[in-house]
Amino acid sequence: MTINALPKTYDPREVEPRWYAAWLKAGYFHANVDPARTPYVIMLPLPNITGVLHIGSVSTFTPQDVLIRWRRMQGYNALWQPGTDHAGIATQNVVEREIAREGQTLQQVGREKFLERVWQWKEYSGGTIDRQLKRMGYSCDWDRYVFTLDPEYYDAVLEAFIRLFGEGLIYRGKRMVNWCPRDQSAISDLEVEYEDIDSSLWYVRYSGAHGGPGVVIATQRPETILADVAVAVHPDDERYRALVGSEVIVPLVNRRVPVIADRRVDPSFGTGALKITPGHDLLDNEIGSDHNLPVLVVLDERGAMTADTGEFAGLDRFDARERVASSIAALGLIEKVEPYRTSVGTCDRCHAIIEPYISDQWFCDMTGMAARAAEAIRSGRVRFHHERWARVVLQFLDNIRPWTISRQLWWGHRIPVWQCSSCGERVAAKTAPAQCPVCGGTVLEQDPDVLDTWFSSGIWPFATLGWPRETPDLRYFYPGNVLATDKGILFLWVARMIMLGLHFMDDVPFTDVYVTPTVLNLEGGRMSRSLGTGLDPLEMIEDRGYGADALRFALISRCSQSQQEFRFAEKMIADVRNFNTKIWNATRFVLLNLEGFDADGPPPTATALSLADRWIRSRFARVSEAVTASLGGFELDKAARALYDFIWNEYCDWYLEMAKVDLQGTGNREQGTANRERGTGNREQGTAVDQRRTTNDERRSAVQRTLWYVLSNTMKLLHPIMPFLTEEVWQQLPHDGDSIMVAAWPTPHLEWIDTQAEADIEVVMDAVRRVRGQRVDLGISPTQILRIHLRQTGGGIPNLREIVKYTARLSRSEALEEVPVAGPVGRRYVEEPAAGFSLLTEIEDKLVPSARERLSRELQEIGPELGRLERRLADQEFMTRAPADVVQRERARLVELQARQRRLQELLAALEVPSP
RNA sequence: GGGCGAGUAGCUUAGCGGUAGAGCGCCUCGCUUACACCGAGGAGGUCCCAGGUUCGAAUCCUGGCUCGCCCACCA
Repeated sequence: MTINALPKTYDPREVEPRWYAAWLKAGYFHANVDPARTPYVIMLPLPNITGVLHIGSVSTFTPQDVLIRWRRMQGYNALWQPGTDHAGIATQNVVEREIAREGQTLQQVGREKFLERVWQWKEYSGGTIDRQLKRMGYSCDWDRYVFTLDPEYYDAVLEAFIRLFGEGLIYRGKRMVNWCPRDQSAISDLEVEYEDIDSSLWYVRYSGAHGGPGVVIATQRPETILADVAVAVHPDDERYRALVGSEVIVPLVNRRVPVIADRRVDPSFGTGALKITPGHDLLDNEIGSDHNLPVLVVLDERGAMTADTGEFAGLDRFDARERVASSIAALGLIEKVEPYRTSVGTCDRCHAIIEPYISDQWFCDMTGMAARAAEAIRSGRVRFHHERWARVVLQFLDNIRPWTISRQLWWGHRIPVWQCSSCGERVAAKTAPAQCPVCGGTVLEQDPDVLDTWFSSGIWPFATLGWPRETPDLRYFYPGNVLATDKGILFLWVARMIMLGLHFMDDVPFTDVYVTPTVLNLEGGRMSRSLGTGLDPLEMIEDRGYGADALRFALISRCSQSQQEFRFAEKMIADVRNFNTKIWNATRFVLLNLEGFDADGPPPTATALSLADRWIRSRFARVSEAVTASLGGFELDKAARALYDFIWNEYCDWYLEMAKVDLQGTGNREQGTANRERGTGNREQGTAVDQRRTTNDERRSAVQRTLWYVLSNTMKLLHPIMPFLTEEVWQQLPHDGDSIMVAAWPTPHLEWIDTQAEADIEVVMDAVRRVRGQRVDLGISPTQILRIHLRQTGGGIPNLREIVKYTARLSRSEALEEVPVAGPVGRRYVEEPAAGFSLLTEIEDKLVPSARERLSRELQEIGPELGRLERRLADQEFMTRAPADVVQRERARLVELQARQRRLQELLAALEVPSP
């Protein structure tokens, strides 16, 4: 092969866009119907067109790309469906603000012109999020890109509405809904976010209509007093029993209202008397309706006092609150005012305080669909990861309420209902009916409202595939496999997709819901762009130069399912950047040593493989199995950690170093000690007995093949998490095929697992660490070659030669002949034990004191552990109740430590003797 | 008011019934021909608290404490 010298440094900013373009060009992201292959489908949680890529979205999207890329390599026909959401309120707000800056109002601009403006805005800035998704390396099928207001998708939304309307599940009604006075639209229950605020509780006296003290009520909302129609008390409340049935006077308006009894009143709150305002409070509305009380309204759609409120007319609700309170105070009817902390509902889009408001809206009855969805979850047809989320969603489904689906906006799917201006009949149809089916009238007006954005995204899993048409795509790709998302939209989106999927497709839209943890900053707070506590993905990738791979890996390695959130900071991305550099340099090393290597040559014979080769192959077999299993179990963080440890600690720190030893031993010119040992083999080559001896070339080639194979296949395992670096590395190495993206996922070679080699290398690592530690303790320069002797302490160790060879090289020492018991006379030694043998380092006289120190310290450290073991093994309870293998292990450990203790004492004693 | 999750080394965390692990940070060495975005060695932990179960608990149970999130029509 040709050896390409790699650049010394890896620059993701150059590499990443280059490979993304190549993949796009090759069409690897695109999935076509192919009955011969099994589909694997993930729906990208559609970002808003108003959006820019946020760390939160990156943390839920990246796991999806990992899964998609992994399955694609496994041979699945992988489809990751992308698209964007028109985001009704959010988008309308953006353009509305723009228009306001120009000094115009919505009404002045008009519906048609306004929508034109929004489309213009969308064309101008809507592509940002897509470019950013591409920069992250996401392998979405861009050819299938869908926008929720695309004509076909629009049609599907209308179809869904019309069918539900036809089934009687969508209906219109005048109800109390959550009203956002700023957006001037209804919103659903799920779009209300509760916030704690500091408020006051006013105690107001309502005098008796026929004299008498009347009753004192407590309220947070004095401005609604003007709409009061009753005062309610609990029927069992002794304090008010006499008052029930009498009338009291509402202050300011001097309206006589009844005192009623109702069980829903909490006698322990405030004074136990509740003012009833059916026009402005949900509970009051229910109580009022049960008691046949009238509904009075004093606040309009903007949250301002209505025209008939006299001196208060036109005041904003919060100003009115103060003004009404002071007017009542002037009458001497305020008993007291208490500070009060309470929670208020706010709009999840604009955070204005929600007003309970009675208006005409469209609702969707979800009870039947929710029951089906709950059944699908309970029966395991939809599984949640972590499973605890299933309970959370079930609780929502089991307590489902009607869904307010109409919005008083212009930007969105206009409700396909037409009302006859003569008879008032409402007809659902995609286009204006020619005449009214009831009265034949020809003037029909379309409903002015649009649908909740979440209504359109609820049909995403099948509407993107061509529904309502019976397309091949729909038949082949539905149902999908995984839906990955943050817990924040479990109800708003996930539950609704399950409900609507079952309803329209008679099947669940996906089988697995993967709930990713939320990213927090180091203080444990939300990452928020506006608060400046966020982390901008693009800034990390480009400006800071870490690259998308580093960001991806950093997020994946922390997205453990055991937690609902995790803390994240730039430093963590920098650490992964270092990991990338490590891989890059390892690749450079491998390439430098691949000269003369033929990737198409025959696999190495068992005897050609060195101990280190067998070890790393064994470790690779384990890691590939572990990574595959982790990905299958949605434990992506475990896969990332396993690869990090394997690459850095095992492949780089140990295997590459040992490969240097093996390569040197097989070099053409020089032959190291290891080779001299083998030299006897060469001499015997001529004899018939030794046909299985391998040549230097064979052994060299085996090392090269191992270096190449393990690196190349580790890159495949890592590719789903870090697509760019792995592609770049893979392309530099000898390879089959055009891209690692479409390379076959490594099947674990379980037959490579070699417990003997693993045990042997453990011995090497332990011995090397001991000698290195000794060097530091004794103050011996790292460059000085130590002379160590070998003392066998156990039975014959099969691979002793190789073990010692690696140990000597990695600890920068020279392994000399075996010594009996305590070594030659006249020399001083520090001894480090290994399994079955020990290493004696020759030291000069001046090092004796520090040698004694090291040995005594170890002797001391052994003490407590020895005591613990002795006590334990003397404990009758432990000996009789603990399982045999535990007892066995403890006993072996005791024997080992006792031997070491004796030996340390001997060595210390020997060091007492002055040298001759 | 319910429910869920978390509290392990300075920081971020793994482990979740048998001798407390990692990365970063810190200290001491070191440019040994892949890598100083590195290598070697090291210090650093009443595993939130109190009970209990067990031969044995960071790990299981009970009760606290502290944080975070979700749900809920207490004016």
